[in-house]
Order: sequence, then structure tokens, then C-alpha cells
Amino acid sequence: MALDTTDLTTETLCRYMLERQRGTIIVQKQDVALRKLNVIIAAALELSNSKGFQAMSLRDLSRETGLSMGGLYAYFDSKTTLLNMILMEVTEAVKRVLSDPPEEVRQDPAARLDWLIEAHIRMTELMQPWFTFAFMEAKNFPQAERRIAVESEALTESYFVAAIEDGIARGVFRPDVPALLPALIKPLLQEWYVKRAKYKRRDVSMEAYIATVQDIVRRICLPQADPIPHGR
Amino acid sequence: MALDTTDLTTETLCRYMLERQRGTIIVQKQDVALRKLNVIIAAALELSNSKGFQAMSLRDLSRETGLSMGGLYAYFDSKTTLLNMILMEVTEAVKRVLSDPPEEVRQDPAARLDWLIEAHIRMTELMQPWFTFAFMEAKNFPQAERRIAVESEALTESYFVAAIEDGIARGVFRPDVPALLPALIKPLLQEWYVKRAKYKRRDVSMEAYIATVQDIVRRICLPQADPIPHGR
DNA sequence: ACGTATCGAGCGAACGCTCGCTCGAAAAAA
DNA sequence: TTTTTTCGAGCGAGCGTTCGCTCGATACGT
Repeated sequence: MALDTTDLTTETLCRYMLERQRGTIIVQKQDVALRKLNVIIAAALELSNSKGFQAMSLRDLSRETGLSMGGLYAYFDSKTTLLNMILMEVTEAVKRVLSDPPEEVRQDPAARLDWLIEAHIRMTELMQPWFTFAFMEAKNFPQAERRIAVESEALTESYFVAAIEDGIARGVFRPDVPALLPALIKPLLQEWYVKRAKYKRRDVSMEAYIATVQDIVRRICLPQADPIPHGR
Repeated sequence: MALDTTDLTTETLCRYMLERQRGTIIVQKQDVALRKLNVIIAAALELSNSKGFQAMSLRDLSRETGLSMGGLYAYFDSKTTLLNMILMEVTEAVKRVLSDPPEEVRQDPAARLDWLIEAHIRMTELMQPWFTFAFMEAKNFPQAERRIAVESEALTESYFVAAIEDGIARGVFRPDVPALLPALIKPLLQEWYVKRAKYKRRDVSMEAYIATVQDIVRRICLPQADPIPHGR
């Protein structure tokens, strides 16, 4: 599981963001800008995820970051821009991570599926506030932003489509794998970060969750190995 | 599939609501109250689901219903109460529908699971705006209301837990059915009404969706029958 | 049948407040 | 001094909520 965890910290993501948003971020000094951007984004994610983006006022954000109202506007030119900045980093991160599976996994469809599932869940765990934000807020986005979210989701699904089709073509997977399966894996992956509190309460570890989803998908795709003998 | 569809129309749900909220609804005349409540709830669901409950102002609602600001307050005493009224009808409807499976299904665990899946999806289809509201808005509810939503979800899950445990106890299901499976069925059911637009676009009928979820769950629970022989 | 009293659904201006956002000035850095 | 960064009072719009009021329908006394 070679997932570059340092690449998904809020700090690193803010570095990407700063670079990408040179146009809108007024502050010139790199180190100052990066430090404050970090504080702003972290606070924005926390406030947003606890009360909703739209219910988070910029005064809340000002209080939480220690920056003044005007100070905040050196980092974005509108509240919607702030939303876009966060969204963009999430979708870019998904592309970065899921688009290149490790070499050893490409020849084995089952392993490739396992890897996709594990990588996706581990990524959402590392970037949990980001994904919660992107997922929870997506419904109320302006149309343009919602299309981005939909397309990003379609991209994720396409990775699963490819892996499953490959498995069937190689004769490793059952030929009657449901056509809807790739679409249905997505909500299983989202469940982990959306209902995180619930699984924490039940002492379900991320590893156990990953293993279960992998197990379920394997049971659906593979001709049954029936690993544990059972009576009757 | 004996699902009483007339019981789940907005009109009928408003009748229940009117009865339950006698305390808060000021309007005395039954028929007037019922007619207007219908208009108010329908508009509230539509506005809420397109821009979010928070973002729906009572002025929006006033414009959409043709009632004045003051007029609206004859039907609820605060915006939060309006939210609660809708939430409550959803959770009560779930109880009504899922708590009594038809007799012929109780002795057959696989059929019982199939029934639960079909009943739940058909119900969410009939009450789509209600479920979208309850699910999408739940994240940003005040704490008390969020607890109701969480408990309602736990209740739904418990129906699946019971059915699966019964199947294992009877030796019909594999003993190694993942413990998390009941929790993971829920997001598969939600997927249908949350991403409704996506499946419409892809020409996936509700029947096909139901059949797929049933198929998937069966593959996970049953010792593999391997109905279609497949090559290698 | 007719006039009068009563009812109550509905109205909408107004209140206190918070919102996203601006901008001139102070502070800090260079 | 000049440039860059930060500040925070203030703007107009819009929020949820209230309340004195209207006015057609109904009930009742004669």
C-alpha cells in the first residue's frame, strides 16, 4: 500500500492551493501566506463540517482564525471562491492518487480492485474534513460547481469500471457481475467518511472496514471460493 | 409486494401531520388547514431540496405558497418546527412500512431480505422529496434533530440485522456474513434516491436497481449457487 | 328574512439582528 | 519613505419572527 501520506496533509494541500490561486490571493510573502492559508482552510473545514458551509459566517471564520474580516479577503475574493478553492484540491487529489495503481497490481484484477478500495478509503481518511466538505456541500452548490463534483465522481467510478471489465475479460471474474456494481461501490466508500462517528462509536477500525468492503466486492465478482466450510 | 402506496402520498402524510401537530397548527378548520398544509409542505420540500433548508428563506416559502409571512406562522411556530414536522413523518412512515413484513416472507430469510430491500426502495421512491430532505439536511440539523435522524437510521439497520441473523441461525446464510453488512446495505438503498438523476440519465429503472441490490446481497449471504455456469 | 355580533384565517410592515463585503487608515516590513 | 499587510467600523440587504389589523363567512336574535 504505497500511498504517499505526506502528499495529503492539509499543509501540503494548502501549498498546492496557494500555487494554484496566485491570482486571487493578495498576500505576497510565500511563508506568511502559506501559514495563514493553512489556518483559514483548517478552520473553514471544521466550521463548515459542523454547521454547514452556508451557515458558517465569515465572522465565525474571522473569530476562529484570529484574522479580521478584511484580512480574510486577502485570501479569497468571495465566500464562493473559498468553496471552489477547497473543492478543486479535493478533485485534484483524487486524480493524483487513483490514476496510478502500483505496477504489481495491474495484472491481477482482484488485487487491483482491492487496491482501489484501500487507496480510496485511506485517502478519504487522511483527507476526511476535505471529503466531508466536498460531499456534504455538493448538493447546494451553484450549477457549475455541482457539475465538477458530478464529473469527479464519474471519474472515480470509471476506475472501478475499468478494473471490473478487465477482470471479466481475463476470465477471473464472473461474467454476470452486475453492471451497476461500480456505481454501487462508491456509496460504500463514502459511507466510511460520512458516517465516521458511527463506526468510531462501534469500534470499527479503518482496516476492518476496508477488509469488509474488499470481501463483499470479491464475493460479488469472484466465482465463490467458499473459504470457510460451513454446515448444513 | 403489498406496499400501500396511497399511504405514502404527500397528501396522506400531511393528514397525519395535521393530526399530530394540532398543538402548533393554529388554523381550526380541518379542510382549509389540510389544503394549505399540503401546499406549504410541498413547497418547503421543493425549495429545501434545491437550495438547502437553511438557504430557503420563509420569504421564498411565502412567495411559493401564496401565503403571507404571518399566514405561514399559523402552521408552525418556528422554522425549526417546520423541519421537525417533516422529519417526524418520515421516521413514522419508515416504522409503519418496514415493521410488518407480509406473512409469506417471514419463514424465508432470503425472501425477507429481498422484501426489505424492495419495500425500502419503493418507499423512498414514493416519498423521494421527503427522504432527500431528511437525509440531505440531517448533517446541519440542530443536535436534537440530528439525534432523531441517527436513531431512525439505526432502526432501519436493525431490520436488516434481524433478517440476516435469522438467516444465519436457520443455516440458510453463510455463517461468515460480514458483521458490517447491515450497515453497508443502508448506503446502497440511499444511493437510489440521492443519485436519482444519475440513474435516470443512465436509463436504470427502479426495478433493475432493486434487482441488483437484491442480487448483490444474496451473493454475499448465500453459499454460492453459481446459477450461470461460466468459462475460464 | 334580515340585521348584527362574532369569529378566525390571513395579511404585511416593522423589529432587531446577522449576513457578505468594502475601504480608508493604522501598523509593520523593507 | 515606500510598500505590504492587517485592521475593523460600517454598508445595504435580507433574515426569522411578531403583532395590530382586515374582512368575508358564519351564527344568532328578532
